[in-house]
Amino acid sequence: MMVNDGVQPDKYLGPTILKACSMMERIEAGKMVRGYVVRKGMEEDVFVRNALIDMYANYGDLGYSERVFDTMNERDVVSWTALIVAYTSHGLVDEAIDTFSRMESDGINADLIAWNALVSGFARNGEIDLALRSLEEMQEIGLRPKNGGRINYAENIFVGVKQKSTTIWNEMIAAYPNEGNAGARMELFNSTKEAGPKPDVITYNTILAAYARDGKKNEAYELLNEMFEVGLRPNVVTFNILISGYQKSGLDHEVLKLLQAMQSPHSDSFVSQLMRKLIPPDHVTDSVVVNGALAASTDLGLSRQGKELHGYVVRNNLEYNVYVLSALVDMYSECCDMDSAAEVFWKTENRNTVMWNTTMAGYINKRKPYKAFGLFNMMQNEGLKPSPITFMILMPACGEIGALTLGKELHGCLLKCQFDRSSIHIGSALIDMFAKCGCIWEAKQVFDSQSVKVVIVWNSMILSFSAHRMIENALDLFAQMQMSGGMPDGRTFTALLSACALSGLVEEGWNYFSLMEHIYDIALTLEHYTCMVRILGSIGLLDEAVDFIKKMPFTPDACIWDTQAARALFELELDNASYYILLSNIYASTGLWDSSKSLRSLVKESQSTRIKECSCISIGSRLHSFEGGMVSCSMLDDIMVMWHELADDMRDPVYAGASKPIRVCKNLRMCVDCHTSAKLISKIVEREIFVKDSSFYHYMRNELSNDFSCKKVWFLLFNPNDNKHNLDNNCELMASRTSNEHTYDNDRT
DNA sequence: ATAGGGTTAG
Repeated sequence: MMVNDGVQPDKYLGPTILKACSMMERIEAGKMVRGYVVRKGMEEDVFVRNALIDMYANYGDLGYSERVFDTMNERDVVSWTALIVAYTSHGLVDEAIDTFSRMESDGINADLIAWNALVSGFARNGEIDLALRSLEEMQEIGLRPKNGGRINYAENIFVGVKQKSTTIWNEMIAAYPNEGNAGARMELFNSTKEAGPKPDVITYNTILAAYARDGKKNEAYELLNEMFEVGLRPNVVTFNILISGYQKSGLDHEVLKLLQAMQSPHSDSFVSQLMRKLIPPDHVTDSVVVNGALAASTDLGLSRQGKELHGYVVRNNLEYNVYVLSALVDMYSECCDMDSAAEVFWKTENRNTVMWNTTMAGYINKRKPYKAFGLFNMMQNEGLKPSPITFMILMPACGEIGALTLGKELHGCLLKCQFDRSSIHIGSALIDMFAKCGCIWEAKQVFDSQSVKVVIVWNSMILSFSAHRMIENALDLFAQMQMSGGMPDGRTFTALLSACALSGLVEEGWNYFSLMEHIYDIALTLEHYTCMVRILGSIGLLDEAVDFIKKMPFTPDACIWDTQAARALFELELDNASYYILLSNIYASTGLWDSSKSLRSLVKESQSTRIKECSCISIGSRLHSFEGGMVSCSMLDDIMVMWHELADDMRDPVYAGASKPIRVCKNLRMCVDCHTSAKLISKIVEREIFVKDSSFYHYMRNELSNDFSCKKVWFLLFNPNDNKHNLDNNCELMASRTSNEHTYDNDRT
């Protein structure tokens, strides 16, 4: 037959055929091959021996397997594994364990296949405990198969188990991770049904959990029906699974529906019927329901609902659950009720770091950063350690208000904390913070110190250079990014294109635009198109800009068209104060005084502090904050006196006094008047003044200003006639004065 | 014990 002396086989042939024979259960053919191997003097070959062990084991002659193994001169890991398989396939678990440990003491390390043989051997013999323990041991020594390996092992075990009990079945279903595996769980459920085991409540709950977390509520309710049909009744866990799953997948309305059903069990909805069949809620339910419902009402901005839930918390003794309380603080601060949030916070006895974080984030979002920093100090005094998230909350706030001293302190604190695997966003937050505080080179230092530069780190640095009008540095950095193999994303190009717009770099702009489209295959967004329009506009190519706009696959917005678009933007971003001012100016400039006035009062009277204009001034480590229209301030009198003195001095240049720099941060653009005043003041008092406005950084150092003039032709796209304030300049501070979106600092002293 | 909980930032 196939054994023919005329052909010269290599050393792999024998074992390969042996293996094939054993698989084909052709022991007779196998014996013939063995005779051939002996004749060829290949009997001592390790490969051959290993195959022989396997062959004999498969056909019942375990003694032969052992003899082949024992008489080997050298054994490799495959030999040992073959013997382990031989034992486990004969139900000799103890011998398999013994062989495994002999192998290790022989100095041979078990590889994945060896472990696999042991684990599935255990499983096949019903030794599930041993199998699972071995799996754990594998994990401990760091043996972990790549992608989905764990499931493979579970499947291995599951297939090996001859009599599938409901428990094993449930375990196997649960072995598929919760998220995104509803299909896999369902498939296993269906394919194992016929094999004998009866599904129980746990089987159904496990699959329901996957459906709920994937937001597949129709499938979930269908399965719930099936559960009833086979005579099973959902329990309280079923309910908890649904609520928490829906919450996680963002089905807020479904969460609230379940909540209402729970509170009014007499309604006829499907969910209410379900509830009536459940046992009463337990402590987990309370927590799940309250947290889920709180998160839902926070998302939907339902403050009344939130207050009712607070009542529920009090009535049901949940005031000692720090998770629930944090969710309450979050809910109140999202609903603009920081007083209630603070009340909950201070009433809490065992505040943890997360609770402090939540409250600090609340103050920062409500533009009371100094309150947040106060809390940060108290938190440390109470001996609580900040978490990486603490820094993610406070760092951007430092940048926002230009609090450099605080930012540096935070940086030091961060280094002391030595988080081993802190958030990948921290590096970029640090860069942002330093840049926004005017320290571009410290930002660069942080950038350089990042051992692994993820795309957001590159983006932060490029954007920082661009905001400092260091366009060349920004574009250079991108070149470095390309050279080091970094992958840019859409934001990288937004940063680059807006840098080009600042310097009127049309050619470079087009280059980046096509690079993004054709090389990096990045989806073009309205933002990218807007940047291109600004680039074209920046050197007066208005016809080209209009052509470009017409070809865009987007509806043009305010950055592109003037008044019309301003309104569109205004509708999109209700919280952005700049748009209110811009729109108000546009109304005013076109004679629509009523519209302008009503919009202005909207800004002033708005309940939302977000659209108030505000400034923070930090001198040394002290921080003062001012809001537009503010009339009570402990230092206001002093400030006004100073202001009048300065106003005089500006006309009479006799200067005196100097010390630390003054840093001013505005949430609106700085206007020409403010800019000039600030510059003069800097001269008069001989102090460096740094102003950060909503878009740029301005350094006033005595006579030097590094604000680069920029040919702002594109303001023609807005309103060429108007270059003055249209709002009252009734603010207390120069820095708080309202600015006009289309006035520019095109001056260089 | 094989199924169910959690807050903060991005």
